[in-house]
Amino acid sequence: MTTPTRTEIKRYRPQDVERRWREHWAASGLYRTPDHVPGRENWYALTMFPYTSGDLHIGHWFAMAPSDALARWRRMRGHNVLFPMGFDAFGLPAENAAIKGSLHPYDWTMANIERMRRQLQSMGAMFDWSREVNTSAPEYYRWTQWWFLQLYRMGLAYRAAANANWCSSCQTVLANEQVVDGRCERCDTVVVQRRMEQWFLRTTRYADELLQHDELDWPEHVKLMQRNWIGRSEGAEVSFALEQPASDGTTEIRVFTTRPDTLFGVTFIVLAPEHALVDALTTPSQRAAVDAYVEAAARTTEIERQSTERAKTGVFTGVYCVNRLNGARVPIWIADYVFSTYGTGAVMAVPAHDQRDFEFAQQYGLEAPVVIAPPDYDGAPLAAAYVELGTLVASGRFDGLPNEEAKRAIAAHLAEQGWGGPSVVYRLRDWLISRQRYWGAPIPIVYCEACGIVPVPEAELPVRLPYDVEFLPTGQSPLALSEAFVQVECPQCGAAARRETDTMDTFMCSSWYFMRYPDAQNGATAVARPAADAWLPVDQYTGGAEHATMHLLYARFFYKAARDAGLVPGDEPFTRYFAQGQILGPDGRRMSKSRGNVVAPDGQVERWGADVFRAYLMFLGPWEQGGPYDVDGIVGVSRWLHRLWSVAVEAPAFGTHGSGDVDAAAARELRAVAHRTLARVTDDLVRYRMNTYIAALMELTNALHRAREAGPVDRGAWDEALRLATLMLAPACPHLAEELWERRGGAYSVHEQVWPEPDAALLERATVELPVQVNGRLRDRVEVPAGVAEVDVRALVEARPRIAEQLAGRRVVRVIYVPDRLVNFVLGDAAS
RNA sequence: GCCGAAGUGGCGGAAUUGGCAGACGCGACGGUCUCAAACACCGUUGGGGGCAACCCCGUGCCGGUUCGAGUCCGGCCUUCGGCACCA
Repeated sequence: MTTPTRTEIKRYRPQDVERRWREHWAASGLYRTPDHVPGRENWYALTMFPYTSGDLHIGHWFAMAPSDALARWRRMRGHNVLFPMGFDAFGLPAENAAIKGSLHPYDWTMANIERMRRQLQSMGAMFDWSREVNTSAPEYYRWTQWWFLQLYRMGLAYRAAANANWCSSCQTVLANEQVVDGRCERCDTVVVQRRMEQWFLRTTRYADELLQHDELDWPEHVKLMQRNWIGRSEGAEVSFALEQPASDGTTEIRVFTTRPDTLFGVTFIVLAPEHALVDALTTPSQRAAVDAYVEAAARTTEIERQSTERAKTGVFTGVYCVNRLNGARVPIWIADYVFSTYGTGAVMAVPAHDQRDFEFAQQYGLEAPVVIAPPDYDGAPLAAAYVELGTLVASGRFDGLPNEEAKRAIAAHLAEQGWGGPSVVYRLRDWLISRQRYWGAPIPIVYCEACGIVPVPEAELPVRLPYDVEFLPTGQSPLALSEAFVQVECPQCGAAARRETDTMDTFMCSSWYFMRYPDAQNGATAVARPAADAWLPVDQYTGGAEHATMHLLYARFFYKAARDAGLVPGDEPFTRYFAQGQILGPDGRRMSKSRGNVVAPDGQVERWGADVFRAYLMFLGPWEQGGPYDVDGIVGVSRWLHRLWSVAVEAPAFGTHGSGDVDAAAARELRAVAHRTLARVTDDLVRYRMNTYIAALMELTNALHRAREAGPVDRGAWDEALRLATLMLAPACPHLAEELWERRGGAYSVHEQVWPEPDAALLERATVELPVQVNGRLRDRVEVPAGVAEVDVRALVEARPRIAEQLAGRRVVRVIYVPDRLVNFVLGDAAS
């Protein structure tokens, strides 16, 4: 195929322009980002890397193209901008594809990466491909394993037996964050609980710090989601003395409550069926009932268990404890409305002041004494729990205290007596990272009969994934079936030992990838401190808010651990974060193959060109909002760029200075339009308003077009306006801007030019069109000098026939004059 | 149930601090070029009334504040998102 030389191109042919410049950019290394450039500050712009599922989705374009525009704009503003790209390449889909037949996960993934890299390159983004990462490459996962070992050493990784969320379809356990409404986030299968030995990361250690968002320039709703997810509750821990020690010697039950003020209203204690003491407490006469209940609870799915509609059930253990505050004898029950994983797994029940306890008490005929008096309380039994504010009654020495005050007073009293005290608990659970699957980074641990849990020495990393394994969904990792993988010498004593066969959750890989880009090629460490100091933390992160309580939380946890290990600067990984919306199918529903509403980016690029497609995605609407992809609308953007091409390439008739055929005012106005656009656009980019950025450029193009059609144009003004238009276009449509820049004699590359400053003098308007209102209704418009005084405006306006007619015979009560904005005559009744 | 965000033409959307509602674009309608067409070009386009100049109505609903409300306040309705037997 022959490429036409550029003088032959009369018409805008995006495909030719784009191919030519992509090749040129690559050849000239325009997007290579050194760690330091004298005189330029570093700026780390990052958009979430894609999962290697096979094809670049339109959603990827929607996320990445505007991010690229912003990165380019930062570059023009004088920063040395790092804008890297890579692949999130481990994970279940690769393995599921292998199980279905055909390809090995490695081959499947590598083929996808090849395809997606090509698709990404068609975007014309300023990615520095020399820093590409692939999380499934040994050169990368070696360091994921290394991170695991650092966390282990810091006491942030531990192994424990626990009830884990098991997806029978994916044949693996899932983290809490990956269970949505009791179902597997990935395949919608109902999750069941399985008790297993698993590896956890101690995210809860940083719970309080993770709640600290004050320094972060993030969307409020994302911060809120994280706050809700972490779920900090303040209250008190209270110890209840067992009447008789349990069979294991335990003498107390500890509960967590947010309502220590209701402690005098406790009429029973409830343990979760899974509570460690249940077995040791239960009396022989209640044993059969309790065992049956515990067993039934174990069979209940989380969905059933968490349903609030279900009637409350429970069983008495046969045992009592004592409320130390008032000596009351309190029966201990078990019930599945109490969760073993929250607080102490036991609650003190106050039926009068907690709706759940109230329902339970009604069910089993338990007392509900009122200890916080509702207003005008007559002593009659309550119809529902009273949970509002009130004053304490029947609470001994605390009677008469407002209940909020009583919370503190009783908690303090408990602490004094050694019966408990103030306490804080979190909804957040530690992060379960074990996966019983093949396509992930092996957990670098060896189990030795003699030495126990032994970390693999760093020098022996990576623990490589063997290629030849059986992909049978057996419920244990395929690695367990590979004797060659499992059998190993203990690194400590040399005896025969076994490797851990589970792999890590892929969110491990993505929790630190942004730390790798600064030092992507380093074979000696994950990220060297100088590289980390050069780039971290990320200045601008963009990506979907669906990651609010997963990736974005995990990455923050990781970064804090990295900080504590002295590896990275600062406390937070992402200084600024912007959450773009989700792009939907033309029918307004989520794009999916099964719905048949998928719009392939490749097709759009082929038909319209990458620049048109990029600009259209930005133009669609507010970036944070997303919305349906309207296949027909893109033609408007295409028309715009063709028109801009025409305006830039086909010069107008130029007038000569002083000959009178060029109007000085028109020349000034053309320049002013360009500078006003520049001011608007700069503000739009600061505020991520990509849609109005594009709209402003369209308006400028229309103004240029009108000026050209209107007759002779001042050459200086024309050139200046067009120069600004090209520079402003560069972030959004990098190929076309480069082409127009070159055609108009600009030095390579437009992307290395400085973003211009608007000329303040041109932003001032000599005259303004002032709306004239009478009683708040628009009646006229009048052209006045900017900033003109009120008296002059009045004189001018009152002389206008339309206004004079309105004012005739009526009294002007007031005149509101907002300079350059509006004038409003407020009339009273008819004047005499 | 609790928390959060959003409701503007046929459609996507725009509108500093309260100050010309509907920028920009799609679609539609009319026209030009063309044998024909559009990924071309020009024009019209919130609704209603009027020959016209113009007038009235209009930003989810009801009320309020104000000279003036898409924007502020109170009360609802709808949609979307998060959390939810979390003590």
